Amino acid sequence: MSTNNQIKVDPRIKRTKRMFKEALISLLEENYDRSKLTVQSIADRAELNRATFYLHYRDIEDLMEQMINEVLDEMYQTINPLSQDNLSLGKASLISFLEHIYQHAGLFNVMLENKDFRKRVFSMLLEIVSLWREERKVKGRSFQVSNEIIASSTLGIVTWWIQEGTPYSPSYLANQIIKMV
Amino acid sequence: MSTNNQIKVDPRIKRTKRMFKEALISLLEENYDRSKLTVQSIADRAELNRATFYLHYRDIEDLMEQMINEVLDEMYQTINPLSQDNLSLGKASLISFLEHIYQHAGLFNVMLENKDFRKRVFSMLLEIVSLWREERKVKGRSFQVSNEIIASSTLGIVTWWIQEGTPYSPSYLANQIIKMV
DNA sequence: CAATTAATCGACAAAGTGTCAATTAGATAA
DNA sequence: TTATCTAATTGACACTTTGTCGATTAATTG
Repeated sequence: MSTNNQIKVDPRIKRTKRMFKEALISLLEENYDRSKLTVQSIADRAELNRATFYLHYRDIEDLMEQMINEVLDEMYQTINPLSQDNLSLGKASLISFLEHIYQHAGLFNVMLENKDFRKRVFSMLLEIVSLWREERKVKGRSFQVSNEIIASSTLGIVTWWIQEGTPYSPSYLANQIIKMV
Repeated sequence: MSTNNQIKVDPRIKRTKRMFKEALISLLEENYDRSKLTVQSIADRAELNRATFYLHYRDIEDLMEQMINEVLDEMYQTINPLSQDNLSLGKASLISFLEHIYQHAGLFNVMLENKDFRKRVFSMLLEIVSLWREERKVKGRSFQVSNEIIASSTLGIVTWWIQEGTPYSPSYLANQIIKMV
């Protein structure tokens, strides 16, 4: 699923791709006028040639997509419940999830505008919520509210939290979310 | 705040602007490739001349903005609690809000991708939630969870609901939301 | 060092943008 | 109905952006 499977990749390519990614992020983070977000502006910021961009990406969308895949792969490993052990797996996953976002708040604030990214974060949340509620055996109480509703409301909260500059700590927010369920 | 304040507006202008708006919506609703969404493609769909577009709008963003303003003005009137009377104002507003979205699901599904639109819908929800919780005097219980958290989670739920093709009825969803609080 | 391949550069056609003056056609009021 | 406004159309313009080339320079690896 990921790129970078053991095969050695030319350090020039690594560097170049990193430069383009950093360039795009920095432009997006400073609310760069979207209508002026051109391949040329990204190449300028990366201090690379415009033609080099097309050596690696089809267009700006493609660059964005690749970045999203990398970010999500990384996050998915972070919240992987196999890494945690005793205590509530669901809650632990939620806190890991929020902490990971907290560490990369700027990036996530930008990424969450992307519809595909939101969809995939939603899927992750759905997994976490299902896990947590299975443990709690809320199933016995016939699931008054569906997992989808919990997951989507959590995504709403996270979106707001990031946009407001992460006003609460990840663990406090996790508690607020859990309290709400 | 709105346009159209009593002054008679040339019917040709009304018609033309309506055509452009309908054209943009129809293109967006059929998931028209965003990178091919040009002024020309909108003018083609509207069966109007490209130059005519510039007679009314600065660019595509401007058209989008004007559409958002109209949709939000309309929605704001719909949920205006002054129009409702007895019973819980907050709950009535929430149901009106959801019903209005339900009636224009296709349009909202497209609009909710817009950051500015989301921000303004959030503000409306914050008003509704504040109103509802004031009535309930949840304040006495020291607001375990803030209004912002409720509003943002509601926005998350609504976004999911629309994206999934409004699987529940507005009143059922309103109950689920209220139950969660 | 030599072989390989990434990055740069200049150039190109194609498409999109925003604006314009001149013209056509529709709305409105006398 | 006719005369007057003014919206819409049309073709054209300079300009920007896109995506792709072949030729060249520079970095990596064995």
